[in-house]
Amino acid sequence: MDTKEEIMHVGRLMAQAGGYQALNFRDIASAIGIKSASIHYHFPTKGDLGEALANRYAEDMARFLKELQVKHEDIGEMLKEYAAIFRAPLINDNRMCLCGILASEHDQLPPEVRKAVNRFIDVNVEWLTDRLLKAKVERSRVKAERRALAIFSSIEGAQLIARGRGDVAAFDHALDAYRGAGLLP
Amino acid sequence: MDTKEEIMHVGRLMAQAGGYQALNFRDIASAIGIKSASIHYHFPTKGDLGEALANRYAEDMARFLKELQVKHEDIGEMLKEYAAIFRAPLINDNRMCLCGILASEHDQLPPEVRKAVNRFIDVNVEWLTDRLLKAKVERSRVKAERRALAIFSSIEGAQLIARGRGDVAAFDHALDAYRGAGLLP
DNA sequence: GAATACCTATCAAGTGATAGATAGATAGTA
DNA sequence: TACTATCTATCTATCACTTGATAGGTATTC
Repeated sequence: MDTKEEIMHVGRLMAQAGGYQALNFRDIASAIGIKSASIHYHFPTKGDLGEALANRYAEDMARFLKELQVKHEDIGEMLKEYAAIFRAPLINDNRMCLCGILASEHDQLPPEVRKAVNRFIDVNVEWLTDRLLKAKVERSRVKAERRALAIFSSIEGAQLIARGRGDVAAFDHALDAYRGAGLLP
Repeated sequence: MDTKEEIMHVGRLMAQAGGYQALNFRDIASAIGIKSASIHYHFPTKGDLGEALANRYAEDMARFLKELQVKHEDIGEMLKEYAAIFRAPLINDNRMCLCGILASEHDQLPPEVRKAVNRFIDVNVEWLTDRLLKAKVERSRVKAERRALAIFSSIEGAQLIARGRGDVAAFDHALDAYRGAGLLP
């Protein structure tokens, strides 16, 4: 892995743990054994790094979701694996979805990072919308979009609160309740 | 309003906008026309201030919820007004529920603030649990608790994502979808 | 005269950013 | 082939700014 990739790898983990504010050049540098000034060679400003991280995160998600939709016939199974993506960071040192934690820092983000966060939300909502339509859980596009946004929001919320409690079970119980109520197919 | 109350008032608004990290003595001080050092007289450390804010927030919520449950017969109406509490900060300069935004900063919080955040979550979940049981939406306490946590999480999530988009309508649509699906009675 | 509530002045730590140097690789040219 | 120029990737050193905190002074009030 070259330096730029290492910076992004460590940077993502840091941001998932502490948000944009906790992302700092010195810690990243020391984690990979270079000096903080060297990071500016790869990412001139912190905003550039944040933007790259959020964009990469959205791209990775898009790629993963494409795989997911060919892997499962049943939408219920598909969304179980979808939810598992958001469960993973919690058990990995109580981290969060990068874009969830960045969304909470909305006001402090440089515009380009904010845009990338919205791109991530769009990737998810659009994918969910298409799945709901395809599985005929919803018939109108507008309704499917709103349902998709609700599903995404509820999962992010479950993650946020489970993290606040430091208790993954809270995430699982919330997801069960979403399914039980019929919010999630 | 005395100075201590002013500090807490301004401090809460600041924290709701930018989180614990954005809470800073100098900005609070200049907003109310004193010097930052003077805040230490009322709150020796930043942790003390954060703790006081989160505790006060939980107390206010508890008081409000007590009023809410006597005001409404129908649980559906009651929870509509409940949801409106979380809508309010969004239209007030795209702010968040104090404890939602603090939860996202979990790792950076002093332990006493973290505890206060959990107290707020408990206040909400316990109240929702009792409402669900009383309205016989759920019969077992365990199920009611899980449903309550799910409702709370989903509302916090709707707020987080709506804020990320800077779009209150996203909150409204998510809440409509929660109701439509039957997650919210 | 003690307690209250503020002030001035200052510190130490952390952080993003920049300037300028350097070692090594690469490519163009005589 | 040998020389030279440029590029890449890093370093050292340093700056400017923000921020929480503290020491010690000063009115005002009880």
